[in-house]
Amino acid sequence: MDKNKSTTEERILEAAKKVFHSKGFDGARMQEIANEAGVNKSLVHYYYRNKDTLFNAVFEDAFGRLLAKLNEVILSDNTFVSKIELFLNFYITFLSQNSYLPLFVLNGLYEKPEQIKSMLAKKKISPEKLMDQLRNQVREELHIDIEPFHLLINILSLCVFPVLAKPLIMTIFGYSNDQLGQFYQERQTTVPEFILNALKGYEQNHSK
Amino acid sequence: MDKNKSTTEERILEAAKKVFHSKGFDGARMQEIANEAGVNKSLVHYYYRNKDTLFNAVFEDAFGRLLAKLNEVILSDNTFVSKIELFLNFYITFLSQNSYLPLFVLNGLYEKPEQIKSMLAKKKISPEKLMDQLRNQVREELHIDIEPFHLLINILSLCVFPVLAKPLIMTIFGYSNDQLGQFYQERQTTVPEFILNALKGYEQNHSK
DNA sequence: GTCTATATTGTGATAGAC
DNA sequence: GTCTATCACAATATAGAC
Repeated sequence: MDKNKSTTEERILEAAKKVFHSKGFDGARMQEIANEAGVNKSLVHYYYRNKDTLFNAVFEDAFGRLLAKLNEVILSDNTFVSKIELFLNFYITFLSQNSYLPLFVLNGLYEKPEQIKSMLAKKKISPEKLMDQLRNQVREELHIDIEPFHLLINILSLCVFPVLAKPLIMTIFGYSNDQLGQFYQERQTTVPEFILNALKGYEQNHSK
Repeated sequence: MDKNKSTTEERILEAAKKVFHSKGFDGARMQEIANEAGVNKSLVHYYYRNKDTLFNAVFEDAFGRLLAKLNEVILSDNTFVSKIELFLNFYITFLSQNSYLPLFVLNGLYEKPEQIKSMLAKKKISPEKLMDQLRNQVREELHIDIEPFHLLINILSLCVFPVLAKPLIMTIFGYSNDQLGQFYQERQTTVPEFILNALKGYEQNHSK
């Protein structure tokens, strides 16, 4: 499909993304990837020596995107609340399209924890720097001294989990696609408010 | 292993849990399950006709446990904060042991969304009832009128995601097993506080 | 109920012509 | 670079003896 667009190597990688994202490493078939790319199966081996190599390329692309976005947003010069909104917006719009991606990455992190370190180095991302930035910003804007790690995990939880749990939400609560979209839309305002209120309450309890 | 304890059928199911939980449906091998149970491979087929049937039994067990716990906690007669603490405690202690379980269930929900409805019926769980209970309790204890669905998802997010993201936390932030344990321990107090503060702030913004 | 043997199909990977 | 043909093995599943 789209045999003319871009190089063969690129088309194979795109096809591999599609298949690996939805089926995982064990569920994916080299034949299916070849079909999806519209090329012969041997060509997949020609460009990417074996299944492992191809999978690693796909995983690095996916994990790299998410890492880069997190890094970019936190290090930008927006306000604290704007950053949460930006991150939410990214997750809700981008990942609603690529809805298999977060679960794919999570699975990959369990299977290939070694790759995490090398990705951080390759993308020049420093977790410590992110935490410092978060701590300083909360101190300056909200005048609160917090442990940034819990806050970061809380933000990630509130942004990522509802996307991960999409099938749960749809089935248990009987949501249609439209209702789910509206729910995600509502979260664009409720989540920043939720986090900000939690922080302000923290201030009142600990500041005296 | 433990060839004497319990029936053969039970030992096969236990072995299947162990293998499916960590490797998923596609990654699991019937041979490995047989080895783990200490029985001949044919016996696995004798008791559970095929791989699908065996997987469904394992998935229903896992998903059923999580659903039952959520239902039990929310419908209990504890205070709102106690319920959050109970749920956190369950996730942190139980799932730190069975650390593959939440991701296993999440994957299963993507692959077999049909099973969700039948599990709810079988366990006699009503999502609507849970929501009503949550709404009423927050109104009575905190005097706040909220949309319970967002709150429920927020609670689930803050409890479940940090367990799911275990490898991410350990690798990115270089946590040891001990440090991770301490982090989870801290969340037993920080998360209920976080949620309560968020709700109180909501009250101040919307109650006038 | 439990075992051995085997049928059957699927799958990653390579050799070699063009 | 791209194709055909094929190897080598792995995996689910079943038949049938005991």
